[in-house]
Amino acid sequence: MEELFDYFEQFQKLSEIEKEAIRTICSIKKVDKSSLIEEIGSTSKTIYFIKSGLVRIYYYKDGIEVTEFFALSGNLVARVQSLLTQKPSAKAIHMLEAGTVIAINATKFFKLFDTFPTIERLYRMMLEVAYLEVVERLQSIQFHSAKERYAALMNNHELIQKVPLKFIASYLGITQVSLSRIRANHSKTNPLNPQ
Amino acid sequence: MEELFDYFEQFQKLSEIEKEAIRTICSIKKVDKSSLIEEIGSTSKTIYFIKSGLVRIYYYKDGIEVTEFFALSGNLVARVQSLLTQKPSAKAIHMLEAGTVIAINATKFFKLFDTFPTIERLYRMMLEVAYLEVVERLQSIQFHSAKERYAALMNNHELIQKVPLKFIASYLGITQVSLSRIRANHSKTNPLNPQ
DNA sequence: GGAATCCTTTAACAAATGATAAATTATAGA
DNA sequence: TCTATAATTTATCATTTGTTAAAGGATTCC
Repeated sequence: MEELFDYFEQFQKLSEIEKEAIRTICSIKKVDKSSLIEEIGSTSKTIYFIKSGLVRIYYYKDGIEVTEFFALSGNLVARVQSLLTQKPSAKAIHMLEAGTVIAINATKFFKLFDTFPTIERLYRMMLEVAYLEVVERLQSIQFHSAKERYAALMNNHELIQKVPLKFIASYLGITQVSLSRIRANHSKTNPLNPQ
Repeated sequence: MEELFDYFEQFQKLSEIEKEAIRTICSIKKVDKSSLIEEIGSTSKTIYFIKSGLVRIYYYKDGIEVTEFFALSGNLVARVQSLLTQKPSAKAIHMLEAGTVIAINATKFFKLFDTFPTIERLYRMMLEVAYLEVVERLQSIQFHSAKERYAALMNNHELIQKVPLKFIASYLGITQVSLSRIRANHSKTNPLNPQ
């Protein structure tokens, strides 16, 4: 659990009482490679912290699988839309690598806000950062070419090395064929970059 | 000020004391058509509620003006990235139509959180909705063609009627020429729609 | 180790969008 | 109202990305 609190305390210092309140609504789970920790159609009631492993969120658009999000270990992942609206989610959370997650009961977590304003503040601050990240990504996708987006993602070495290309393509908003073409061109002009 | 509280109370009921605390950090401003209520380069310290008028946020990408956001009367507008990071903003807030805005001192507003957890909750809930809206927009831009995005925007009649097309093009992530082409095609197949 | 399956690349062509320039239409000010 | 300016459309060509199909590599599982 300590990794989770280290993560939280990047945003907001917590008292021992607050930490204990959070501990009681968490459980630790081992998850196999390729398993789904949340399935399409269910309503989300959980926020996950990735202790180890690699995760993606995906959904289907016109019958084609689309990867929306990746999370490396040391980060949170949740199907936020479903969590906030309490409607069934069109998305699934998929383990790309086996690992361990901390499952936070979101319903109970939200209830803690009434007793511990500091926990609501923590959540608020994480939400602010998440908001800024989506705005960044929106701008990247709206005003950069696929080639530029791929070049930017190349800087995230861990992701590029661990994630199959077919998942990266839809994350970048392009087809797999198009990504292959970009990579072929890219390594012509940048022979030192990974193939 | 009452419109502002009506807006807030869609999210969170406020006590008279809380409202009074908010009133003391607000001021009402009349703004001319075409004026900038916030200029590029300044650091944002204000959240605006549009009592009347029409507003956009824009910035420059590679020397080309890009419209990021429109706000109709009855909504909030802020340069959120600058507000949250307290760094100078690359964006400006531009009145497309004359009107009246309520300027909320954001620094003081954030300070109210320590005294009034309800106000922090109000802010948190507005942030949640804003987050969901950006995620929606990201998906729309990532997985719909320019034609589809234009068709969707057509349903927002007020915006389409009041906003010059040159501002709409970059909002949709396309050039003005491309928007013209889409419109020409669109009215061929939909002769009843506005030209 | 071999067969089956999955992942990635390549090729050829189609469709969408960008860039530039010019023509047309609308708007605002004198 | 007339003129200057701004906004929008149209035309042409270049570039990017999508679509489909096939081939080549890699991986998994028996």
